[in-house]
Order: sequence, then C-alpha cells, then structure tokens
Amino acid sequence: MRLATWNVNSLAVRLPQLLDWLKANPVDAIALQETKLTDDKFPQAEIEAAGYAVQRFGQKTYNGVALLTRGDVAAVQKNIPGFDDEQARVIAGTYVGVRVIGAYIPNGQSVDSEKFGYKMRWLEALRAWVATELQSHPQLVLMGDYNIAPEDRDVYDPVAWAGQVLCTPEERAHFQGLIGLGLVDAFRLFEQPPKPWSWWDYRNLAFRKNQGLRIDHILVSEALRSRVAGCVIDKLPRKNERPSDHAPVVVELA
DNA sequence: ATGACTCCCAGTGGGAGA
Repeated sequence: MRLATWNVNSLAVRLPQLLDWLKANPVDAIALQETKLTDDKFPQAEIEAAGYAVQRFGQKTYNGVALLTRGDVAAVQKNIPGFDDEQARVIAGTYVGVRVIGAYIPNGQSVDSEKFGYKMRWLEALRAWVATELQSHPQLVLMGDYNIAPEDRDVYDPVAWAGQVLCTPEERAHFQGLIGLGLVDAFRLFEQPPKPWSWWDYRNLAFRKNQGLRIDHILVSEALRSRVAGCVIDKLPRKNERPSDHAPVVVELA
C-alpha cells in the first residue's frame, strides 16, 4: 500500500498535474493541502473518474484539505475535535485498517505574529488529539504539510534560517512531541539523497539552485513501523510549468 | 537588497504563503 501527501497550492490550478501524477503514481491514498476550494467547487467528478473516493474539507481562498482513497473510508473527521478552528486544516479517515490523518499545519508567518501563537496552540491540540487517536487506532499515519523543518539537515541554509519561523526551537519541540507519542518520521528510516527538500520558494530561482526545506512529512505509528518499505520525495512535479511550491511525499507500506 | 514568485479576491492593489 502506498500513501502520499501533497500541498498542491490551489487544486483549481493544479488539478491536471494531480491527475497526471496519480496516473504515474497510482497510490492507494493521498492527502492534499491548500486546495483553496469550497466543497461545492471541488472537482469531485474528475477525481472520481480517476478512481478515487473523495473526502474534502475546504473553505474559500485559503487552506482546504482533502483525502483521496482507492476505496471507502470510515469515521471521517474534519479538523481537530474540541479545538475551535475557523480554518479547514485536517481531514482524517480510516482506510483498510489504517487511521490516516491529513494535516495542513499553520505556517505561523513570523515568530512575533499572532499567527505564531495560533500555530503553537494548534500543534498542542493536534498532539493531544493524536494521542487519543492512537489509543483507538494503533495503526496510524499522520501526514501533510507540517510547516516545520525538524532538524538543521532539513534546511538548505540552517544559519540563515536559525530562529526563523519553520525552524524555531519551539516548532521543533512540537515536532518532537509528536515523535514522543510513538510516531516515526518514515523518511528518515531510509538513506536519502543529499538536500532532500520538499518545498522551494517560488522566488530567487530557489528550485534551480536547490535551496529548499523539508517541511512535508509522513509520520507512522510504532505498530506500522515494521511495514514501512520506503519513503521518497518526488521532485518531478516541481519541474512542471506552473508547479506547486511543494513536492509530494510517498510512503510504501508492505 | 525594505526585492524577487504565485495564488486568491479583487478590481488598475494587497494579503498570504514559507
């Protein structure tokens, strides 16, 4: 079974690229972030025609997430229970025995902004919720755009980024808090190519210069760890015309 | 280099992303 996550930065713009990618990479499930579409505008028919069941949770202009699966999902959950949130950032469902949580963690904008506090509260609520989810679903995958580079080796210029949003000790501590629940970063279970970024700024020829960050992650629970057969970032879609600034991440479960 | 790009909603500019 293969699972993927991709921040598409507008599904309206990226739909043809998503369909092309799914044709070349027929994953069993994919979590999407930044669809930027209300549910009534979601391209349901096109995605169903590609062979996927659709769970979507959108809003106007910003955010918006979706979970596409080859078969039915149960117990669909939108956003974090008990955490009052006007922004559509989480879609979860149980798929062939695996609790799959797709998340678009807040960006935080800058450390001294109101949005950074929201990010911290959001991450704390996520950790508490995932802890309870693990009790009822030992087989769990938490994947999405974390907006956190967990370590310096996930940053092209760790000196320049030190203390900046996405790289602060506070954000990294939250990432480690999720690891502390018994989750493991599937990507780091394997030897990886150098500079394995999942996001490159649109500006400054960042992709051409390979100046990026690894902020999109797939965390798997302890019960699934022995099944993880591979995890890669697919840079190819970043070479498309009008690409998303993020690349998909794929995990293979035996 | 107080920038750079892309998307959205707007409406001949500005917020947000990361």
